This record gives sequence, structure tokens and C-alpha cells, in this order.
Amino acid sequence: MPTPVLRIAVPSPLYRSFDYLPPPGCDPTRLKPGMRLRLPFGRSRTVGILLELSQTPQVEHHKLKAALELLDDEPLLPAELMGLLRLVSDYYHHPIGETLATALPVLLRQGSAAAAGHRALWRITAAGKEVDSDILARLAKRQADLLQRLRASRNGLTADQLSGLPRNWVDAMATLVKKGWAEAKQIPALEFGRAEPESAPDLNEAQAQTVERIGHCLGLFSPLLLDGVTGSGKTEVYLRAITAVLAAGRQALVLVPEITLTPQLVGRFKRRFSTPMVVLHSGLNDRERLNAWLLARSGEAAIVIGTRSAVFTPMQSPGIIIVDEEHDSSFKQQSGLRYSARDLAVVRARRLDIPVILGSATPSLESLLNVAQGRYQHLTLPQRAGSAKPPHIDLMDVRHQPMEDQLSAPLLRLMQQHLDQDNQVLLFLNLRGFSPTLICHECGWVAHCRRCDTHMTLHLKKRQLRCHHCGSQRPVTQQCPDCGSPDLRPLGSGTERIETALAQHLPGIGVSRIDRDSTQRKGSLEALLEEINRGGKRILIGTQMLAKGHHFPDVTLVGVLDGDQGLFGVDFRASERMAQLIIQVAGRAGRADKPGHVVIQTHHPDNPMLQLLCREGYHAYAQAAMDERHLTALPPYSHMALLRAEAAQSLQPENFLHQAEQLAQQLGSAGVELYGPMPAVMERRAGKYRYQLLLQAERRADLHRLLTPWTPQLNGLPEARKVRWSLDVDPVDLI
DNA sequence: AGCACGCCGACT
DNA sequence: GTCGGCGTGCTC
Repeated sequence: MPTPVLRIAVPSPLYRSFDYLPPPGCDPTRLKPGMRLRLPFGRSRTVGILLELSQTPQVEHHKLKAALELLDDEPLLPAELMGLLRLVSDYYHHPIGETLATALPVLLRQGSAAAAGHRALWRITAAGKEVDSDILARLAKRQADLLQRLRASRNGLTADQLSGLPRNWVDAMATLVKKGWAEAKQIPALEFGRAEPESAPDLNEAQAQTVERIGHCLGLFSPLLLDGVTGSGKTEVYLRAITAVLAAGRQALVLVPEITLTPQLVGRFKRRFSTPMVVLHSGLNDRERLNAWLLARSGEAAIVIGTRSAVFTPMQSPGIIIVDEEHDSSFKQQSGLRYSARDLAVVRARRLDIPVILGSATPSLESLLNVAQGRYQHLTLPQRAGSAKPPHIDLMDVRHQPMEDQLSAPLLRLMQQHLDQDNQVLLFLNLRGFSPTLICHECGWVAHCRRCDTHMTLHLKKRQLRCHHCGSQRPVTQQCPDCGSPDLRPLGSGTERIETALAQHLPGIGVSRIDRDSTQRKGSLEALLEEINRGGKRILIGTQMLAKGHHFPDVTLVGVLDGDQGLFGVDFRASERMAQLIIQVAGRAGRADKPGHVVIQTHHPDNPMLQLLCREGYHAYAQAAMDERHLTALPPYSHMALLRAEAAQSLQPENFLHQAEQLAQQLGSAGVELYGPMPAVMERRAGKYRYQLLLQAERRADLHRLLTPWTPQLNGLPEARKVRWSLDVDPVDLI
């Protein structure tokens, strides 16, 4: 048999693969798709992934170079994932090399060995146990302390457990090891649950039925929409489903939105399962991420919990995929390979022939349409667990009402009533900072960002003006830069201002502000939540961070301060998002003996969509929103792709998109409408001018028939070099 | 993307 | 006389 050529995906923005000869001295029969090779590429070196072996090179034989080195003994990515990623590359029209690179941990991308690192576990030695109290008393304080801790721990201590110690323990530990009192052992970097897990609580009728139906789906591709109101016990259903999967000797993959992946959630899994698990979160360093990835691949980790990129985790024997809060837009990657982890979870489950559960109290219209068309099974949990009643939602007409700092007089009265009964109040406002901007009362000057088409947000405590879009900041000036007047006033309200205002309106009541600014330091969110759950009179004010995951049993009143926000969004999904947010926030409140009350401040109490949402709930709203999308032929009743371009000069992106549009017309765009080029909603951002071209088709096939030849040719357009462009298939926001 | 080659302005 | 600006071409 002649020497085969290796078809290799190289990490570059090129829409093709490259052919190589096997590395010198390498037996070609060892080569399997999914293995990495070190390659000469142009004038430098890179790491590529073998796609396939072929007998017919794409170029003349003399142009072929030999690969330098085979980096893996077995495929890094199993055939299942290689197949998925080739599909991903085709569907999102993204170069194969970059697609594969996106799926790999950084260290593997760079050529590190695919060997699981271990972590040190320190244990006391026999000699260490015999150190008597005399010696101990004369020992350096840090060493003595460490020795005591090692004695007290039954199974030894890991760096993780020691990291909580004040000051550096590393040197003291080294001394103990040198003295022969302690020893280090290398163990896999797994998280272990409790040795004796908690027993599962009893299920209510709906939960029991749901768990039973999921049980029938194991081992079969079954997309399931788990549609359960907040507090109906979705997590318990996940835990039961995972229990069944583990019992069958298979692994579970759990995807959650970034913000939900908290120590609380992981803690709940650890209490329930003694099985080893890995958690893939943004706080991991490269080595930790690689370890977790490899432990999932080897099957040592039975449960894999992670955010969107975890959808690409290789697994030995996957048995179920769970996507919690499936409506959450953080499942869509917003740069590079713009994939939807939720959609890919379903694709991967189909290829693996396993069930996939999409859970939400406020399902996306996409998923609801899939249910309506019979593609997904609909599992519903209509009741709150226990006897907790759903909260009442009322619209509060704030027209003509006295209003200070976004707080209307009737809302303040209502808050007072709830606080008088020793309950807590939650206020929701999706804007952090003190006020959206600073205005000069003399001449009307407003603080603008120098790099974006937007104003700066005032952060009064930090005495800064900050741009929430590009991150730039500058100190607050004392005088108007235009007219010199000292009369600069905050305009509008953010969470920081509400926090300050509440101290005046309702003095003596504790206020906890929860937003990105107040929870920046590690552990500060946990500290705030703990303070709140200790109970007593308290007001919580926060942004959408408040809407996710946490439950506040003592909250009986929820105030949505700006209910009109979703009504005038530039994006056709703005109202859907606002509805989901309102229902999610509403779900934070109340318990069995304390039903929640939700009021939404609005200037448009007659808005039919708002009324529907409040009177009849999310599903009635969703049905109406769906009918509207149907009439207007918007997603999910049509399919979109968005070509974005940006550059330092405004003409270049526009010109590029014009050329792209012409190219599309040459290629034939039957069945596809092209809109644009048009400036992005914020035309200039971080110093770049941004334009976009929207492609819309009723049938997905029509859209992709155009995208397939079009996308690879875009880099050949004359203006392409002058802009940064990206294609977004199934964009979630059009901004 | 990276990297090198190539042809025109302000410096020792 | 050179150092270096970013336009252009290429990567098996």
C-alpha cells in the first residue's frame, strides 16, 4: 500500500485543510483521525489535527511537506466529536482548523501532552503522628499549625483545602516533608462528592411522572423540553435522571449559564453524589481545565458540569445531556466560532443516541416551536414544590405619579407595608452604576464616551465615569468641560442611586445591592446572599444577576422598576427577553406560607403583551409572541445569518458589505432576503465603526446554499483586508 | 491569523 | 545613505 497523505486541520482562518506526508519514521497505520501532529506551516510551526488519511493529495506531490511529529498515541477527540465538529464547521461556516481549536483546551492547542496532571495530597506520616507536644510547642507556628491540621484530617489535604490558610503554607509544608513528618501523594484532580450522599427527597406527582418518562428515554435520542415554573423542582428531576444514567454506568453532561455556575449548585451535586465529577468554569487555569477535560474523556469523571464550551467535552460513555435555563442567551458564543451550546447539545445527543433535557421556566420560542411541531417532547412541572403558590403579578401605572429615583410613591407605600411585616423586598433594575449619565444643567452637555456612540455611566462612589460598552473610564469632572459650570447633575437612575435613595426614603432598613460592581471580589456574592438569608427587614436591589439561580424565601414583594424597557427594544427579541427576565425575577420570591407579590412599574399599562404576561403568565405571552413572529416571518419561523464588519474608518465596513452583497447576488441568493448594509445600533464602539448585512430565509436550506460558497470567498474581496468581519449564524441579538 | 517580501518617507 | 511604514501574497 502506498504512503497515504494526511489531511490536516490547521488552526488558521483559512477555509480549507492541508495535506502532509507522515512524520519521518512514523508507521502510517498508527495514524487515526483526531490525533495531533506538529507541523511546519509557512515559515513557522503549528499543531494540527488529523482529519483523515487520503490517497489523493489536493496539491502536486512535490509541494507536500512531512509532518514533524505525532503528538498523540490515541485520538484526542473521539470519532463522535470529530464528526460533530466537522458538522459545526459546516453549519456555522467557520474554518475547520479554528473550529477544532475552539473545542480544545489551550494547552492541547499548543501541543502539550494529553496526560492528566495530578494534584498533590499531603498526608501525615507515622513519624509525624509521633511528634510529641514538647517538640510541637517549640516548632515554628506555621509548621505546628499545619501538622495539627494534617493530623486532624482523615484522608489528607489538597492544595485546594489548604489555600484558605492565612499566609503561605507551601514553605512550611516543604519543611514538614523534609523532616519526614508529612508526605505528598499524587491523585487525579477530581472533585469528590460526599462519601455518604444525602438521600433524595420525595417527588411530587408531576416530578415522579416526569422522572419516569425520562427513564424510558435512556439510551435513545430524545429531546425533552422540561418546562417547569420556578420552584417546581427541575433540579431534582435532573438529579434523578443523572442517578439513573450513573446506575447504567454512563456519564452525565450538565450545561448551565455562566452566572448559574455557583458554588451552591456544585455543592448540591456534591451532597447528592459520591461519584467523582469535574466542573469546567471560567475560574480554572489552563492546567486545571486540561485535567478536567482529560478526566471527562477517560470516564474517571462521571459527571461533567460546565458552561457553554463544555458542550465539546469528550466523554467515554455519555448517557445524558442536560441544558439548564435553556432560554439563556449566554449559551450563544458571541465571538469567534459563534455557536449555540444549547443547539449543539441537541445535535450531539442525536449523534450519540441519548436523551437531552432542555430545562426552563421560561422556554425560548425556538424550543416551544420545536414542541409544537412534535420534534421535542414536552415535560411540564406546573406546581411549585410543596404548597408554595405562584406569585401575583400586577402592572403599576406610574403615569402622573410622583416619582423619585425610579421609585413611585405607590411602590414606596407598598414596600413599607411588606417591610412592616418583617418581610424582604426585591427591586430589579437592569442598569448598574449611579446614573446612566451626567448632564450639565447650564448648557446641556452630557458625558460621552470618546470611543463609542454612547454616554458614560456615572459611578458616584468610585467618582468615575465609565463606558459600559468599551470599559473606558475617567474621573468625574467638577465642571462642565464645555461651559465651565459646576452644576453637573446625574440624569436617570442605576442600582447605585436606588441604593442611596432608599436610605432616605426608608431609613433604617438594610439594603443589599447585587450587581457586577458589588460582587466583583471573589466570595462577595456569597457573603451578600448569606446576609440576606439571615432574614429580617431588608431591601435587595440588583440587576439581572438577581434573576438567576438564587432563591430568597423571605422576599414577599418584587418591584420591577423599569417595566417599559423591553417594549421599545431595537431587537425583535427584546420583548421575549424582558418577559423571561420578569418571570425569572418574579420566581425569586415567596414560599409556602408567604406568597409573593410582583409589581411592574410601567408607563404603558395598556400594552397588550405586558397585560397578557401579567394576567395569564409566560405561556400565554409566549403563544402571542409566537403568533406575531409567524405573521412577521421572524425567527423561529425564519432563519437568519448576520455578516458583521468593523474598522477604524466608517467607509470600509460599509464598502466591504456592499461587495459581499454583490458577491451573494452573483452566487444566486434565491430564497434569501438581504437587508443592508446598515450601521449597527451603536455605530461606533471601542473606536470602531460597525456595519452589518442581514440575511434572512424562510427555509434554512436556502440560507445555507448561499452561505456555503459565499463565506469562503469573502476574504478574497478587495475590502476584506481593511476590516474585521465575522459571520453569525442564528444570531441571538442583532445589535 | 502570522509571516515575509517589497517599495517609499524621516533619521544617524 | 539606512530603519521602518503597512500593502500584498502565501501557507500543503
